[in-house]
Amino acid sequence: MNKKTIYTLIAILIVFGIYGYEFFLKEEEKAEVVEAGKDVKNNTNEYFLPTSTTSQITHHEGYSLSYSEPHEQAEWVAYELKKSHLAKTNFKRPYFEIDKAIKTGAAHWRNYKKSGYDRGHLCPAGDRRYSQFAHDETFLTSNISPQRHDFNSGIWNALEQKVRYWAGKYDGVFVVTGGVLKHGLKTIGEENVAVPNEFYKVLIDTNTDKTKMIAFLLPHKKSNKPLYEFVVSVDTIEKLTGIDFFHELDDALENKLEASSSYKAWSFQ
DNA sequence: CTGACGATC
DNA sequence: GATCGTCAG
Repeated sequence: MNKKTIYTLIAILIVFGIYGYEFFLKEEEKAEVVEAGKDVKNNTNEYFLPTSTTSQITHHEGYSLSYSEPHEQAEWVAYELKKSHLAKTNFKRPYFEIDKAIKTGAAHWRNYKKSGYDRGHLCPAGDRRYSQFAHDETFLTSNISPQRHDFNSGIWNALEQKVRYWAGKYDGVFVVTGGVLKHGLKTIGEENVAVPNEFYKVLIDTNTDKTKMIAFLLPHKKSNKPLYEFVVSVDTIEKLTGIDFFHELDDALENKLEASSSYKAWSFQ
């Protein structure tokens, strides 16, 4: 056996060794890694995660969130809605489950029972229909806020459908959404889940030629007004919530885009 | 699409 | 408690 043959054999052993180790990692530790949130970038896009005012960011496969224990709900839920996520599958709605990843304990769905309020999704089930797992994962109590039914099924639903329309038109959007949480809100249930007076949604699109943003601030009530009447600047949402959105962007670009309340770059069809 | 709720085992 | 069917915005 000459030197060349030996080197070749060693190279083959190294390659197979690495592959075998990778394979072992994927099979044995993938679930754990996902659980720890280290794989979140593959599933959402951690580049765009906002800051947390509560220091309790949790990553799921289909979305990330920042949980506010005093309000027993998320202050924001963030996820990427890719064009490829848009699907027409119709999964059966599962039961809501307490999110065990929330260390301080997420609210029980019983708080909403006969409260007069919907369990309103923040990351909509309709945005996660590309797989049964992703769909069912939206039914965690860390992903819901108390919403009036005429709001949830009305203008909020219309906005969620508009987001899906934009995800298709602009090859995906990144979404951050939640209720405006503050002291003194009305609460429901034994755990005192706060009922927000406003809900917001902030979008960024980096998939088309020019990065663009749009933000909505909706009063928590039924409305028949057109959606564009609720457009505000991202700065407005930041001042209201204390959350810093898209802070990883170049400062000049971030400042310019977040100060704008123009919606001319977004098609309202 | 977004949901609640009563009947049933 | 889990499932199924019905109903409503």
